[in-house]
Amino acid sequence: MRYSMHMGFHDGDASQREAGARGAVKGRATMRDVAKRAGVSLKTVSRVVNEEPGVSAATIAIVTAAMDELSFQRDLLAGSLRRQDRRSDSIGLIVAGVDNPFDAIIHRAAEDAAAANHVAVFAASTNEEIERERSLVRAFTSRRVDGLIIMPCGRDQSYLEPELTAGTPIIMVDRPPVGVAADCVISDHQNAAKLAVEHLLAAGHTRIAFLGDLSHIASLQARKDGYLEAMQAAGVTVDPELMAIDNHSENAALGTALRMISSAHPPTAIFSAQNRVTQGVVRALYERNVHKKIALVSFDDFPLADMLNPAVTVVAQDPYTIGRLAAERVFERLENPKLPVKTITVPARLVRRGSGEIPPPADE
Amino acid sequence: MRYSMHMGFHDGDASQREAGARGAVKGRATMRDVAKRAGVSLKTVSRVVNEEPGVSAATIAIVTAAMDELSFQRDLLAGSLRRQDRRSDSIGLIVAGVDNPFDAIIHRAAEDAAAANHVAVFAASTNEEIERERSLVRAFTSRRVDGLIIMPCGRDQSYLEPELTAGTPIIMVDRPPVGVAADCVISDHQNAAKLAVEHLLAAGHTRIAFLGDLSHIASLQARKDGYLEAMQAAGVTVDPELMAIDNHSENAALGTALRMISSAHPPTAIFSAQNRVTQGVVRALYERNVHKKIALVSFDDFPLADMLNPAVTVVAQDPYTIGRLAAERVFERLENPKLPVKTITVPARLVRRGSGEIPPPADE
DNA sequence: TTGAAAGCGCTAACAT
DNA sequence: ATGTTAGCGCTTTCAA
Repeated sequence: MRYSMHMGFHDGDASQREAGARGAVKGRATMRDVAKRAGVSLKTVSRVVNEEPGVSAATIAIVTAAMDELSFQRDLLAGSLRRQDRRSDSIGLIVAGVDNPFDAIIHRAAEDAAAANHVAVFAASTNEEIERERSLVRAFTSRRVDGLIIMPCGRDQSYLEPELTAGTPIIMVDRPPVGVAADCVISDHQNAAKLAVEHLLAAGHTRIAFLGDLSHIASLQARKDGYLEAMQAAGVTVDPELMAIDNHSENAALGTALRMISSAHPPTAIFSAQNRVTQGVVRALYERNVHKKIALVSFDDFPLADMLNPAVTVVAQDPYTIGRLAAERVFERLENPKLPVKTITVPARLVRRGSGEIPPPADE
Repeated sequence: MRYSMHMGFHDGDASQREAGARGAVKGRATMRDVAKRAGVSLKTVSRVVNEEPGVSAATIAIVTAAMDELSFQRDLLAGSLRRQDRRSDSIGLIVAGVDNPFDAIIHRAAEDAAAANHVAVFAASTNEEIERERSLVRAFTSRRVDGLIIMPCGRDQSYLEPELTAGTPIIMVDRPPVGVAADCVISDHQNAAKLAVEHLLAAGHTRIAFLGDLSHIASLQARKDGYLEAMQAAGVTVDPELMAIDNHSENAALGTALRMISSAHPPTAIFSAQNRVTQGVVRALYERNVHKKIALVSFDDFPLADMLNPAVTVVAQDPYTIGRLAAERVFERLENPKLPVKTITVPARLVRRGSGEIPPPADE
């Protein structure tokens, strides 16, 4: 019923005639429509809408009434086209997956910071696909977002150079950019990973497995380096059998962990370098009933980690702070485009919960 | 360094002079810039950009080269302003919290469906605040989104009438709209809740507690109705002490559950009507060490529910399908605005995992 | 205090 | 195969 009623405006002959005269049978009222109805000029309506000074109270009342009658809503897109600063009052957020809890918290933080600036957030997922990262950047910049927050998955972000030159603030999160100088908000992956592995080493473990996700992600490399650094510093030789990367899914990690656990020389501890990977490892440990025998430390916290048995010891990052700082940096850079490029490190901390405190077997 | 280089274009005298002539020291190349550089008309550039037929291969090559040299990127916002259909190729998604796992999966599904249509997604969170819901709708419609997917939190969505009249497709998810006729994609909350409670009743429970989140959310009401219906049908009188709604956070639910468990007449089973509430209940059960004594069924699945001890029996909804169908409905309605309003029900199913199969104590 | 005219970057309609 | 003109809904500039 509603959809067959094609007159876009509320009742009232005048507005219907106007709409008809413009050939439109449906659509939204414009400032011109409001101006005509209120008997004032377009510019006066603009002044009222933008709350500019120099309009008499009486005129404001007339214009406001006309706006209400026509359900007028200003078109921000059209406005930004002509506006001096050309701001669209929108930013783009590109993460690995908007449904990953870590990414989702970054998203929420960015949204909160953006909302405080009357800015809307486009959000999208790369799915860790390099081509998708590029096409999402194109999709957002061609919509003239005022800034971009990117969790880069590719090996090279030099393709962003023209955007940077055009003045679009671009802030990387969670992973440093490669091939381009851009702001970055990030955990200290390498040191945090080192911390985790040192914790296991201190308990006497030497057969510490490393399970990572995709090798082309910079943060995974940093976490691996932290693992290797800690092992080397402790004088422990790394068994290549205990290093497995490119676990592209929870299921892949599950399979890898099962294989390691069942091998001739299983690890006595596992360092899992990503939240999805951890969930696969946890499943494997339970499936083989060794969850109380093999130690586990996870990079990245996850919901209910503390309710498992044993509760999972993690290196907890602070995604909300990461997202907030990234968004705030966008707005800072919008204010002052000449700011020097900066990397902001957000602390991660070891949260001891039990799984990381399981000692190695006595007969080792 | 890069930011002090104000010439918007790549090097090359011509383009710099052009930019200077237009008074711009910074910014992006426009079709006019490309046309000038390629020595063709604006319209020809437009034809190349839009891959319209009727341009010679030689001209295409010249124009393409000019575009590359100027790092031209078409402005979709400006284009949509003049285009016949006035599409912005964007949609808005409004959920309770983009960082809630359920909402995040809906988001991901909507994004996937939108991407297939070259449409970008604005996403935002109401935080269950009614005023925020309205202001987000305004924020998105004033950016001329082509459609809106809303998880309504208010008691009344009649304020959407002008948007509907203007022809914007609006699809509700998870909760039916109130006060307005709009498409809706939803689980059958009442029957699914009834199913859960019947499951507990069948095991012999009669003291079944109901813990819900915010009472002004329509789906919570439906879940409560399902609970009451099942209890009544079984001839079981509901103890008002065992019904607690308005648990606005995980912590609130934790407190409520602790109180019930410690009361003179504790429940033998708990039906928790929302995922965040469930997590509070789980913590309470563990804290009082009754997680193997008091049965629990949760409305809504959550990550690792199957790894807890006992694993949590849930009524699992299908948020990905909900989000996908909602987005698809937006595009259907964009194709054919006269479609009748429709409610799509997505099945939810009981997943038995252990916590819901704990029998009542023998001495009851 | 108010208004007229120009124009943002693009697409549409109509030339040539 | 290519170009010209108008105009989307707004902001800006300048005038009254």
